[in-house]
Amino acid sequence: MRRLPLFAPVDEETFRRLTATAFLQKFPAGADLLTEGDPVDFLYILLDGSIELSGTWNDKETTLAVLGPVSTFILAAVILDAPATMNARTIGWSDILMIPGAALRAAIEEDVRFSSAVALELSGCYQGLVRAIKNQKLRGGLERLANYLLAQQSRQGGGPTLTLPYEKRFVASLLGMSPENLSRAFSSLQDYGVIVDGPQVTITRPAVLERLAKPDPLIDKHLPTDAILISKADRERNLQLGAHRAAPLSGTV
Amino acid sequence: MRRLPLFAPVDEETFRRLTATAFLQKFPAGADLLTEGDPVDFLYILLDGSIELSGTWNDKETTLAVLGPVSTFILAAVILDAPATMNARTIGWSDILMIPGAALRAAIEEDVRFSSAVALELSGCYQGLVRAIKNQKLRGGLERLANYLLAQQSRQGGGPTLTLPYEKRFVASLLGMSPENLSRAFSSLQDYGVIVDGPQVTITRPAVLERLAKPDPLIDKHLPTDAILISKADRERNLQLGAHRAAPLSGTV
DNA sequence: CGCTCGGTTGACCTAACTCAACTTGTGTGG
DNA sequence: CCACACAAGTTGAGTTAGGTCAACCGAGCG
Repeated sequence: MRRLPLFAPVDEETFRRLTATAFLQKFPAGADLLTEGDPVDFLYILLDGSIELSGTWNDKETTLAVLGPVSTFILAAVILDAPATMNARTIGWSDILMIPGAALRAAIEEDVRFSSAVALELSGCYQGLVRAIKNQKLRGGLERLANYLLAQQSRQGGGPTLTLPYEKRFVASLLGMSPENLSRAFSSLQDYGVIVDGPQVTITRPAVLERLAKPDPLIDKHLPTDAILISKADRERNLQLGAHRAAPLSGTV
Repeated sequence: MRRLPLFAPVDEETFRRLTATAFLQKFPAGADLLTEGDPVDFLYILLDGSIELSGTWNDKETTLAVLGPVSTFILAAVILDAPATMNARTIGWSDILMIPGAALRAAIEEDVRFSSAVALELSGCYQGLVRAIKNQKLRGGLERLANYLLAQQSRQGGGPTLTLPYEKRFVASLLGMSPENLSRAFSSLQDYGVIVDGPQVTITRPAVLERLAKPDPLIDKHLPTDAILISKADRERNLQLGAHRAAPLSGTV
């Protein structure tokens, strides 16, 4: 925990106060961590697993981001002590560190080192959102997918073949398209030397794919943690999550 | 300046240091304040006028936000000392306060009161972006316009008739649609009791319009400064801005 | 007087969503 | 061990929101 950039520079004293009330919890896949409009009592830090942030209005839902370890989320809402502006749900089993909001806000007002670390972290989140919006609005679906594949490739060591980190439907959500559309996009990419076999994707002609993708450092910035991307298409959601909702949240310190 | 929430709580000492190197400048309409990828040397604070933030990729441009007074912008980039992720251009004559980035970063590291004010400000910007994305992705053009009109109405005192603060094309950009589309949207709104006469818009049946708009506090939060919205449609931009580019920047202290 | 620019209107086009059918792989109960 | 059920993914056909292009109008201005 001390190794997180958010806490690394912090005073020993405030660190102790923050951790005193913090705890670690494991969540199963599909657990709803919070819902729009809820008061936000904790800052969440995703240590392992992945989580999806979404927004809803008028029975439609859209994915705002999919996070991987290590990421903080809803920092802004905690600082403002405002209701959550998004829903958070685990995608796979996730280890999450939870820090009470009151302690966090107190620490911000007392320790310069902490509050400037928070400012840096927030700035990073902000820039991530901006990148996500640009990715979403300036590129078409094919281009988004191409860039995503290139990003995954470099993150997984640069070899010609990569493994999709989630099920395809989550990738679709992440890229702002319907699963059907993702499927079609993949088959369109055959023309650019992309071969898909289940979750394995191999890029046979990187140069060609890159000419399509036109990656841009201002959009595809080397992601410090994991993809903080935008998107997903409007979709009616029938809230048939009963099974998941009821899933017991096995807690641990 | 002391009355800005960002500086109100700050130490007299750091306030002096910040203002020592700061200056105020007037810009004409259409002035490019900064361009994507530029190093960011100043924090900008818009005191009067309005400015448009946009992003580009592959010769397409999209409006990310339109700000009114009083708003800070590119705070995140200044804090990270990173290249700008968006373009900024004045829409009308604008008074802008500029604070050197180095001084600002120094102040953050030294004065808790300032760095926690920065954290609050950044959180607000972040939430604004999130709202903008939800507005953009979950609502259709008609709904966005309807909500925009209602928001303007309440900001202008609640009377049945309101005045559009910018030319319609900027409103279109702000709402993420082409000017043509905005025009059509306005005429569709006739069915909901909206009468348009140049920049004057009167809402004859608020209840009807509201049933269409379904305003939501999580999206249409009472904006502290001015609209921080998203959008604009992809558009080829032929960079025929010569006239504006060349416009002299009449500087003043 | 005629230019330009913002706005409007109409015809057309395209990306992306929806719905529905079909395939395949995986796990469960008989 | 097999049959069935279910979920993910794919494929195809139809729909739609929204953008593009082009023509047109009216106001301001040299």
